[in-house]
Amino acid sequence: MSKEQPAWEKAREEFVTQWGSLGTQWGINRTMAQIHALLMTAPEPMCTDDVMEKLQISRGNAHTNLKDLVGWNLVRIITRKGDRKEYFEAEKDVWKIFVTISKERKRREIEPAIRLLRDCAAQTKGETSGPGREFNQQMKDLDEFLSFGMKVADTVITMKHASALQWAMRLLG
Amino acid sequence: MSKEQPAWEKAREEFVTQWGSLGTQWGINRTMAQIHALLMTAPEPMCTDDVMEKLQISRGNAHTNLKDLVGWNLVRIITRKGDRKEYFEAEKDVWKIFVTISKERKRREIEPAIRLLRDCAAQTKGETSGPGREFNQQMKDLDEFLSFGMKVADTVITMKHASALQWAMRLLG
DNA sequence: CATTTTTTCCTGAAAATACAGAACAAACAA
DNA sequence: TTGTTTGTTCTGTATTTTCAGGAAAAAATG
Repeated sequence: MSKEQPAWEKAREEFVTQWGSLGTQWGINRTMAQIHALLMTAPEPMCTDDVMEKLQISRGNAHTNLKDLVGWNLVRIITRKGDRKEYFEAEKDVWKIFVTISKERKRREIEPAIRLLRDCAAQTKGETSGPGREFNQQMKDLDEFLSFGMKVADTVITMKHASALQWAMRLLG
Repeated sequence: MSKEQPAWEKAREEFVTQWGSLGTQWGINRTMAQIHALLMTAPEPMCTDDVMEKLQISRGNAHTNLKDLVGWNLVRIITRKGDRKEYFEAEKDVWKIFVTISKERKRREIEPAIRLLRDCAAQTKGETSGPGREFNQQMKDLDEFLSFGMKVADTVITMKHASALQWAMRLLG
């Protein structure tokens, strides 16, 4: 492939490919995870062609996943004066990455679950005994737990990194 | 299909199918999520044939996913005297479910990521300036964040539910 | 306007995953 | 032993997801 690579690029390539594999294990598409890893470790914003070349993927694939990452707020678009291309830059601050991912997962994964639980609880509000009552209680328990957890999460992710750190230290100490 | 259904079974069926769909969104196989939902709302432990019939799935599929759930420690096997069948019962306590899932995800998803980050950091330990240095720092930042987060998580998941609740209330209040 | 560059969408192929159904194995009964 | 019940694994098929490559659209330039 490419000759004359700086030493750190070797490690970077391992990071990118391996992060991609890990991604698939947590339900994220491999290419998206790889692009994210690539951008997180990019000294400069990269354009679509850069990404295509580095990962050896098609334009369509690169484009879709870049835009998906933008949709996740993990990547932003940079435009340069006198250059019509779009460049992409990933958030590198770990705390901000954490907050962004938490918010998105809450919105996409937890809130629909809570809606379902509430719906099922409402449908069985009348049950006063037996299995129906237990079902209703189980729905309410799950709802309460998730809702409370979300409140806690909201509190944490609206904190500044330093405050969160301080708070966590107190828990550990 | 089945005639004469208790009212709550209607809600239960919605819960099971919808929980299955949600499952696929967070990277869990639909059948596994459905079986989990079914068992979480089962008044009695169920055997493989019960699950097959309720979900209209094959024996192989039911069996594999039941055993996977057992592997996740979310479901346990019950045997009854004078009955060779295995029955399956899901943990219903939300706090215990949370603790179990957290432990497994930590082991399967976070720890491999930390190993990768440390490896990549070690490979670039020598970099003292420029992009190499930044890459090394990024790996260390991510490692530090995840490792610290895991410590916090460990502390929380080894707490009793009541203690965790009290602690969370203090954060919110 | 036409031309070029860049972005977006679409189609079909390939790969990965999930699944049914059957084959197989083990445990027990008669 | 043989048959029966339950549990496990395997094989092929169907579904879903991912992706390349090209067409189409949009935007910028002259």
